[in-house]
Order: sequence, then C-alpha cells, then structure tokens
Amino acid sequence: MRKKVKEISPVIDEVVSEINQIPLEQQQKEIAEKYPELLQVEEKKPEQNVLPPLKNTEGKNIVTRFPPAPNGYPHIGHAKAAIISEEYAKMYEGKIILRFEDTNPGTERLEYYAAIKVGMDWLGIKFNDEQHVSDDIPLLYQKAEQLINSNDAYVCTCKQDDISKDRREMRSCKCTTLNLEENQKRWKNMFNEKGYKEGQALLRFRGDMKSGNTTMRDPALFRINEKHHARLEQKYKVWPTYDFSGIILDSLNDVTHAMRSKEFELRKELHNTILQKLGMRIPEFLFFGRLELVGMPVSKSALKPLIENGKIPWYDDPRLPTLEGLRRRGIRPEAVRKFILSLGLTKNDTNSPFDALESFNRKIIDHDSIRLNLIKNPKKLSITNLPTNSIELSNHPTVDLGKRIVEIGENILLSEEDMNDISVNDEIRLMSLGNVKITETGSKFTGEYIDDELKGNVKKIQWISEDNAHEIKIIIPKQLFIDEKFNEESLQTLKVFTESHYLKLKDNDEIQFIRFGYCRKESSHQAIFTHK
RNA sequence: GCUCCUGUAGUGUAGUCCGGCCAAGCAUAUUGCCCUCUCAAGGCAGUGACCCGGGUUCAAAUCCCGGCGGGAGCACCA
Repeated sequence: MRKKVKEISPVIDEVVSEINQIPLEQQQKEIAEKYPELLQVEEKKPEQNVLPPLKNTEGKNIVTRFPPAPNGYPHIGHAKAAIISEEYAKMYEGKIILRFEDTNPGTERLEYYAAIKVGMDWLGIKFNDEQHVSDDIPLLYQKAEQLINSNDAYVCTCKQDDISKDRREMRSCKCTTLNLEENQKRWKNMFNEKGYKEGQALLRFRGDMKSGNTTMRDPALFRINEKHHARLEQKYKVWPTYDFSGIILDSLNDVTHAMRSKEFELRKELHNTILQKLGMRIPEFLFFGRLELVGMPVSKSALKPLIENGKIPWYDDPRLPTLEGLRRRGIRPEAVRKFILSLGLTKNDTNSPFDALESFNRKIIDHDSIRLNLIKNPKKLSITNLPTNSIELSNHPTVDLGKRIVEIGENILLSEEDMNDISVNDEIRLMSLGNVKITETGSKFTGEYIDDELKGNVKKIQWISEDNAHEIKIIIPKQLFIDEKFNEESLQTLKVFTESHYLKLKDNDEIQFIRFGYCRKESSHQAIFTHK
C-alpha cells in the first residue's frame, strides 16, 4: 500500500474534495445513519499499572518470596523485589515468604535484619511466613551429602586464584578425579575443628567446566567461614552459598514463582541442574531489571565512602533512596508501590528520575497536607486601616481539613522575593486578608488597607503576622550525584518563618507551604522538603 | 576477551512470544487553556518515539541475518 502512495493519492484527493462539497450537517447525518459506530467516542484506556499474568499457575497455590541478605539497609531496589512478589501473591491469593539469606557470617548484622523488617512494614507488606536460611543449615548439609554420594559434587582444595583461572580457561582441576571415599573424607574434614581452615576447601558442584555459561563451571556450594554469625554465633563452620541454599529452599518451601533481578539470570541453568540432580521440584523464575533513581545510587560501594568521610550523616539521609531516607523525606509507601508498579516487569535496567516518584507522591499527600504560609527573608509591613485583628484561614483549598484562626498584630512579614519589585502606590493582595496599597518602601514597608475585592491583576502573596511567626529550619535534599560526581550542594538548609499553627501539628505530618512546596514536619523546629 | 540479557517520545513504560485492529497506548516532563485567593490538586488540549542496515512477507515495533549502543556474569557475595 505504501509503495503505491503516488498512484493512490490523486484518487484520495478527488474523493476528499467531493466529500468536502457536501455540507457538514449532511455529512454528520449520513455518518450517523450509516456508520454510527464511528461516532462513538473512544473510551480512554485506563491506566494499567498491572503486572502481566504469571505462567504455569494452573492448579497451584502460588507462593512467592522475598529473599534479602541482611547485610545492609533496605532501599528502593529491595522495595521493587518485595512489592512485585507481594503483588503476585495477592493476585493469585497465594502466599509470600520473607527469607533472610544469612549464610555469610561477618557481613550480616542484627541491625540489618531489623531494618529490613521495619522497611517492609513501612511498605505495608505482610508476609505469611518468615524464615532464616541459617535455621536450615543441617537440612542443606543433607542435600549436599546426597550430591556428594551421587558424584555430583566434590571437595576442592585448590587455591582460590587457581580455581578462578581454571574456570576462565575451562579446565578441570585434579580434585575432580577423586573417588567417593576421598570426597566423603574431605567433606568430613571441612567440619572438623582441626581440619581445613577457611579458604582451604570448598564443596563444588560438578557442572560443566566447558560450558559457555560461566556459572556452570563447577561453582562453590559450601565453604568454610569461621566468623561470628549475627544470630547463631559460632554454631557452624561450613556455610552454603546462595547458589545452593536459595534454590533448595525455594523448592522445599513450595515457592512456585521466584522473582529476582536480572543479574541472577545466568544462574537459572545452574539452579535447574542442581534441582534435577537432587530430584527436586523446579520453580518458575522471573527476572526483572535493576531499578535506580537518577543521581541516587543504592550500591554500598557508592554510599559507604560518603558516610565514612562524613559527606552524608547516615543511611536515613533524605537524599538517599533507602526506605528510611524516603520515609524521612515524606514519600509515602503507597507512592513507592504505585511507582514500582508503573515500571512494570521489564528486564531493562531502569534509571528513573525522582520526578516520577514525586508525582505519585504529590497526588497522595496533596489532599491531606494542610496549607500554611511560609516566609523567606522577611520584610516587615505595617498596615493602616485594617478592618480586623483576626482572621479565619482554611487549611486546604478543596478538602475540608478544618480552619484556623490567625491573630493579626502590628507588623506583617512578607518574603523579600515577593517585595523586590514593589514600589510606592503598587497594590498587593495578601491572600485571604485583602488588598493593600504600598505607601512606603525600603527596609520597612508601610501600606494602607484598601478593600477585600478579588482583582485579577493584583499579585497574590502569602504573609504571616509577626506575632504569629514561628521560625523553623527546612532541610532541602537535592540530587546527590550529578554526572557521577557527588553534589556538594546536595543538602541545603533554609531558615524560614511559618505560622505558629505549625506547632500544633504532629511530627510526620505533611504540610504544603503555600507557593513553596510540600514538607514533612520532623520536629517543632525542623521540616524536610519533600518536593515542590 | 568469552557468555548471557537488553535497546519504543526528554524520561519511565505498554505492545514484541502468536506479524495485520499500532500512521503505536499510558505515565511523567514540557507548552497552552479551564478551574482556583498557591507556582498544589483537578479538567481539557498540544508537542514528542519503534537504535542502524539488510532480508522474509500482500503486510514488520513484532520474524530472520548483520552491525552499533547499554547492562550483567566469569566470587569461597547475594
């Protein structure tokens, strides 16, 4: 069709001009009679934000899981994995398990287990079960022995560098040729207090050293780690790796659909093979891309140095995409959920600007954020002829959030930026109060009350009575990194005046300072700027 | 280097498996208008995209081949 455009277009022109000669009314009538379906206004497609259906769900009780390693504070990336898993569990009326993957003593801390639970709680995720891999170690030993006995695993005592080199060069080491008895002996020796030390032996899966998939090249299943474990202290010496424990527990706990980020995708083949060798059930795997926010890294390698050299006080800093950071900033968990669902289950790595989250959040907080006036760099204005000394202000323009009464004293405070270009005889509107004609400018302004009539061309500005002013500090988080570089100006503070009504609000309340932006009250003297 | 994944408007995505209803949907950003005693929320409208090159086909965002870009794995981390 497209190739023949040149031939067709004269014909089209002819038909169109023919139709155009028919009066519009008649055209409409004719269409209504002959093709009424054309006049139906197409319904706007609703916003989706629904995850695609899962495969292979027939006749199954769907079980998903969220498997964090308790080795750091939870962030937006954890939220993605957890929320997607929970949404699927809900979609199929199934279950979701929280499983702490704590099999690397020395990296885990009780504090992290707690922080993850607090974060999940904040997100509103309810788990049907909570497990620790560290509670299932004996079971994992059993499975390991099964693999040893079937000659699908062997104990390797090569040096780490040699193993690495062999894997790269697709070469088996001499430990692979050991017989069953020798392997069993070595395995026992891994547990023996006087046996192998850390780094001297590991149980490897017999995969395929020639495989193009590097994870198949005889990966480690168990290694010796004598460090103190956060929960179990010195209870075990031999610990499983993720490649082994994760998949065994998924299978054993009836996980039907296991979701993980894309970096684990190569391991699917390995995990399937291990389960096959053990004759165990294989779950479905789903993979999704990493989630990052522009200029807000989540990796420990990016964050740790900043904390160590004091550029950021702690992981709850409102510039960070940690769950605690987001919470302090005033981001609502519902906004995080909507945001994450809006990203879908793509395998693309997403690097979303904070604006996207912000927009979801604004819609949520707007209707319960009371409006207060805020003044930066105050300028005094005294007004003559004011007809009243107190006024009732509405807490929200469209939602009933109550009203407050404000006393008006001798002086009114106005923001310098609003008064910069004001000269004598100019008229300004003090919002809700009335129109004032300026009679004197300079370091102090004076003015005369005119009337209360709303006039389109008069500048409307917010104000605070000096007697009613309360000074607070606002912390303004900005983008942490700009073009891979730490933004030295990423945290700004502003001393401002707001109404004393601020003191009556609860901590954590969200406020919209008029013509300034949304802030979360942190204390009677400090608020954090959420977003505009 | 090898292997795998991925590439749709400024940004984030839907659609890709099973080619036509996609001259491409939604959100966000942006512009304009309406509403409004906020530069909020809400309503309406506009701008704006299938990485490139071949091929298959009546028909390709969708299938095939080849480039190029981005990410990941090659840990005794998860």
